[in-house]
Amino acid sequence: MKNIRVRFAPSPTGYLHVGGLRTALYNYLFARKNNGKFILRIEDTDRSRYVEGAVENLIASLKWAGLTFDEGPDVGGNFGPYMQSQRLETYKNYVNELINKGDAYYCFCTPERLKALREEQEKQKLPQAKYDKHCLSLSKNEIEEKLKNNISYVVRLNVRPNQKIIFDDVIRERVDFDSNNVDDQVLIKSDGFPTYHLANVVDDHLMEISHVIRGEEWLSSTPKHVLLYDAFGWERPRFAHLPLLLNPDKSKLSKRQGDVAVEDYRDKGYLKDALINFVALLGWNAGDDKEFYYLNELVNAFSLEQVNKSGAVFDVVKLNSLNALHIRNQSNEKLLTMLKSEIENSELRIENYSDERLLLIIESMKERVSFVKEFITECRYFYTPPAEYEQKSIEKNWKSDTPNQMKKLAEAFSLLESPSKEDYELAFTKVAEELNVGNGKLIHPLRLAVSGQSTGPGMFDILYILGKNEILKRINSAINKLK
RNA sequence: GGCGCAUUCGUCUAGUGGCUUAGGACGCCGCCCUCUCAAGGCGGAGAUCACGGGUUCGAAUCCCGUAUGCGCUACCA
Repeated sequence: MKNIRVRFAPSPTGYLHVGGLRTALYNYLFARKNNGKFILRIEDTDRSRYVEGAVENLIASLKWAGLTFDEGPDVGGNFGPYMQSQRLETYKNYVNELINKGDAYYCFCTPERLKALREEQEKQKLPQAKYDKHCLSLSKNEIEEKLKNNISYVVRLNVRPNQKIIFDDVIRERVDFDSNNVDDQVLIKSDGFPTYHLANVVDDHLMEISHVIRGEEWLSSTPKHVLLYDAFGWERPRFAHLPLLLNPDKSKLSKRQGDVAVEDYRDKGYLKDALINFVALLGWNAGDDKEFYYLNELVNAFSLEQVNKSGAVFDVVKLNSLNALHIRNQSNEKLLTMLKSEIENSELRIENYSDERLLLIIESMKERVSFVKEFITECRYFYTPPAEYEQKSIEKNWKSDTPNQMKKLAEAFSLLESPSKEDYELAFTKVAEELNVGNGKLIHPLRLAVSGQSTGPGMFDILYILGKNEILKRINSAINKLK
């Protein structure tokens, strides 16, 4: 088998789409699995869609996700340049070859004529709107004349009628088209830039791409690409068209129905491991029940043959659960780093929490959170005293004899000398016995007094983490505030 | 409209002719554990495998048709 070389070829429209991330991931996995090369190529042939900083952003998102490429605009390689806007001469040379062979031709038709043509075809209810090959019949002299007079032109692919265009797709197997349904696609635009169709074929060939792994939206234009490979006499790469990522209403995943940019998910607190894991499973499965993967495990397990054919709804609820799973499997040290940066970005940044303290919070909350920021939002009481108390819990747990009981607890705690978690528990049980009440009777109001909430880690963990002074203060202020 | 692709629980999926009373995960419900909430364990509801025809002793799995959905139909990618 020849060398495996695959590419991710996004156009720089501003950000990395999660669908693009999935495409990039599958390319990456396929390359790594087969000891191949993973190449980034920027398809910036549409000058009207140029966005400042988009390429840098794209690369940053890919790096964040951990998808490193072997060749690309910022890492170089032997097949560059990797920006299509820097390869204009190449495309021009190749298209000239096509013109000489009669597989492409100059077209001087104005946009107005094209528009009129389309409208006319529509009115006649022709099965499909296609260019009418009007300029194909121009004589050599006519063409030279127009060229000399600087008349604006494009170059079109000369599609021969009545041909079967058949190609194999790794995922969809055999696909066939009738050339009568293929339009004489523009190859070079009037601004001298190539269209995607020409540029991707020329580049994939020159960059020795072995497998074209891309979204299903390209399936319909693949016959044009196949025709180009054949016209040049080049070997066709293997094609693999990936199923689309869908909105909940099953339309193609779009901005209108939620976040689509990788950076949005990053900013919302999704772990890269979770996003990668999730997106990998949208359209691929190893054939077993395993659903928890790290990137390196995906490399081993992945195969193009196991990719599904139908689109997959991007379900954030499942992403959330995967994020929680990945947090639970993350080391406390890594979580600490993330929590600290979360604190830096909050109004808590002026406080100074020791790593030991934060580590204890992480340990106690790890199985209760889905996002790193919940190490703060779900347990604010670890950072600041409760500003208010959960009403429902007051009604349920704060009875007329509660203040007295709390006083007793506070007294008992105050006698403890740098207490451990167990010391608190011992002292607590003793008080409960003396008062002749069940543990639960005391624990719930204590929890309320200390945290203001009714949910959270074990009571004695909370006491230990907060420390003696703090809990004594809180018990007292609860007694005052809750009468 | 034309062309193409697809179609298994709400969602992601397993399944490649007999192992399937269609398995798992998320979500939902219940029970256990328990100081609460989670986590964990156990269990439940949830898919006549889009529909209709074939082929076969036997089909979710193969073939044909229909329906539906989606994609493409630009001098955008």
